[in-house]
Amino acid sequence: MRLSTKGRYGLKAMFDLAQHIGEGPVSLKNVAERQGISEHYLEQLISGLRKASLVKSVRGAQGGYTLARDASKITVGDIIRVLEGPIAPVECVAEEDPEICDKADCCVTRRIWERVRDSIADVLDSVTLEDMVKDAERLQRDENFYMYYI
Amino acid sequence: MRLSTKGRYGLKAMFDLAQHIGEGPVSLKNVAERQGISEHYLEQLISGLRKASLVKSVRGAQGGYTLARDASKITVGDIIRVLEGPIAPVECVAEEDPEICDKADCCVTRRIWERVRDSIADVLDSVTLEDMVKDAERLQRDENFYMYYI
DNA sequence: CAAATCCCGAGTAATTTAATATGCTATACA
DNA sequence: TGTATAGCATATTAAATTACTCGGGATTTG
Repeated sequence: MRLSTKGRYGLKAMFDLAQHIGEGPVSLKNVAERQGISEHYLEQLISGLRKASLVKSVRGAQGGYTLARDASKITVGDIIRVLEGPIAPVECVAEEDPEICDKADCCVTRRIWERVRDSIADVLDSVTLEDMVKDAERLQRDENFYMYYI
Repeated sequence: MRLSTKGRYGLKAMFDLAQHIGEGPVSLKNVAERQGISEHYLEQLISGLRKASLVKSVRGAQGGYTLARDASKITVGDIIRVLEGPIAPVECVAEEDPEICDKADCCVTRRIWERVRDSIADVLDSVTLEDMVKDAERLQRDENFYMYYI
């Protein structure tokens, strides 16, 4: 039940882009450095995100990536589904094209996996990149507050 | 974000044992046949469940396995944790011994994985083997009802 | 033109998964 | 008492996945 680095790194990268909205395209080099990720590997991940129209790219020197739409319109679920595939603890309850198993109608365990799938999706779909940026800003403020009074 | 066959098979096996309470020990051969699982592989999985005191074994001819306690006292979460390890979409939010990452205090993505972890755990911990058996009985009744009236 | 940067496909080492294989020990029952 | 049954333990393995790396091309800016 682990997320691979694809999902983790990809979300970090998208969060990084969201934090630098309005500064023009952000190069992968910068994202990779700030987030501590291999640049080449990140290239592969962002390629998927571009094809899924979550980011836009600008080629050439001073090029880079920007979010393809407002940070409030991109959820963590959008990103994870691109990088990790449809949310599903087991094949037979995949969000798209679930693999039909012979006991689909009477399989009791299946109903549990459906509930797990839905609860994961609920969380991931309820958080936007904008939420994350605001969260980070608040954390930053709290930390400064804390440091000031100690 | 997929469960391995360990968790899936293991839950099926435990459910099978729960369905045959009161019939004496159930052999792995029977469980494996009914659930369509390799017997040898199942042996490995149930070994973990025995060490975790979720099942009791009876050796020798006519031996087999029984649940170590009442079906109402064994949750899906108990079983999955034994077979798949602590519930955690990423290492740094594992239920036990989370791997400390350097940005633990300010990592924004971490908070999301914590919420995912908790929502998965809530579902898995809320379902007992007894619930599953009752669920299966109800499904069986509904199916008979349906067949009778068509 | 040169440097920066995106873009694309191949290759690869390490790990995990899902078994299989072999051989033992314990017990019931004839 | 012997034999079939069934749990217990360890090793091996083929396939898949993961997490990269590498090399080279296409584009744009200065």
